[in-house]
Amino acid sequence: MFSKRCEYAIKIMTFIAHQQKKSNKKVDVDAISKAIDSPKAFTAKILQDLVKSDLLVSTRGRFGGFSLSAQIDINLKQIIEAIDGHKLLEGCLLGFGACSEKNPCVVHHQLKSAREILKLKLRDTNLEIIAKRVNEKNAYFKE
Amino acid sequence: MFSKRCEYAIKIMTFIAHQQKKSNKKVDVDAISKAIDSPKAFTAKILQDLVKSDLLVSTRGRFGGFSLSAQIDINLKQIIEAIDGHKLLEGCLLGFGACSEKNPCVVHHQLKSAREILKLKLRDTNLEIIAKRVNEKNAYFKE
DNA sequence: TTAAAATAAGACAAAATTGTCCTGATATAA
DNA sequence: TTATATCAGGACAATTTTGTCTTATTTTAA
Ligand code: FES
Ligand code: FES
Repeated sequence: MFSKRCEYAIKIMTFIAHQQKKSNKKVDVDAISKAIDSPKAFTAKILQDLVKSDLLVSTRGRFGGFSLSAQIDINLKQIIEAIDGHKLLEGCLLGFGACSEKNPCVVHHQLKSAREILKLKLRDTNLEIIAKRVNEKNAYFKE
Repeated sequence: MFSKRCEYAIKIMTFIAHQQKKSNKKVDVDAISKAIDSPKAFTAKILQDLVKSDLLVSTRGRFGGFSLSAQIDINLKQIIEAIDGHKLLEGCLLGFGACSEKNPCVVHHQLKSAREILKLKLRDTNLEIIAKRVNEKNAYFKE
């Protein structure tokens, strides 16, 4: 469903949200990649993308790190689109140039509503909700 | 969402269903790859997988080709699982070894219902439904 | 001022996915 | 029997995605 980069991005964002709720300190790459069990250098690349998309703010130098740009009020849809673009949620599921009512692919009408619901769920899930689940030990960053 | 192979597989199956509804003749790779606009040799590979999964029956030699194994009563979920396996519909969305209630990833509870609905839609959509749409010029194999 | 701790960025490498080509096997019609 | 049209399958190639390494830059504390 999601690319590996997108999977990591979601974990990154939720982990930072969770950390900031506890201490409000910046979080560095090393702590992130350990917490979510991801390759460090690759994680750093994804962090750069999240900064470019304005979902994160980075601070260089000693005691630097990453923090949320809009404290907690960022949803999963924003994260997914920042990393994987609009293909998953707006593009044609069978690879047509564009998803359209005028030239629908063979699954268009059948899967339209399911994708709408997925989109709604993604939009309705912000970092606050997930950070809460993590605090309640009802969701985890790694196995 | 789906792999390229899976995208082609869906088009392949729906095209064969559509052709058989019209003429009940076997369909060959060349006709398929032209109709769905896919690379011929790659399409042949996917056809072999669909035969191995018992969704299609192949006939070698002159006037050979492919036909549905269970006339029309094959659904999208079967096709997707034949090609992409159980990862998309049953695996963890964030790459954990398994999707589980006991060790849920950070999106597990949030996206569970959306995925259930997707699964239902896929199971409820069989080739008959799509072939009908195609006949009514309400769905297409290529742009 | 210097050392240390952090991000930024580009080049490179490995792995997975997608796609091609060639040869062999099989069935049918003439 | 032979030519032809078809699927089967393996080796290979190209592309994309994932992941690594190295060096530069920035910031702060001592
Ligand atoms: S999903 Fe294919 S055209 Fe809309
Ligand atoms: S989707 Fe990740 S554990 Fe269920």
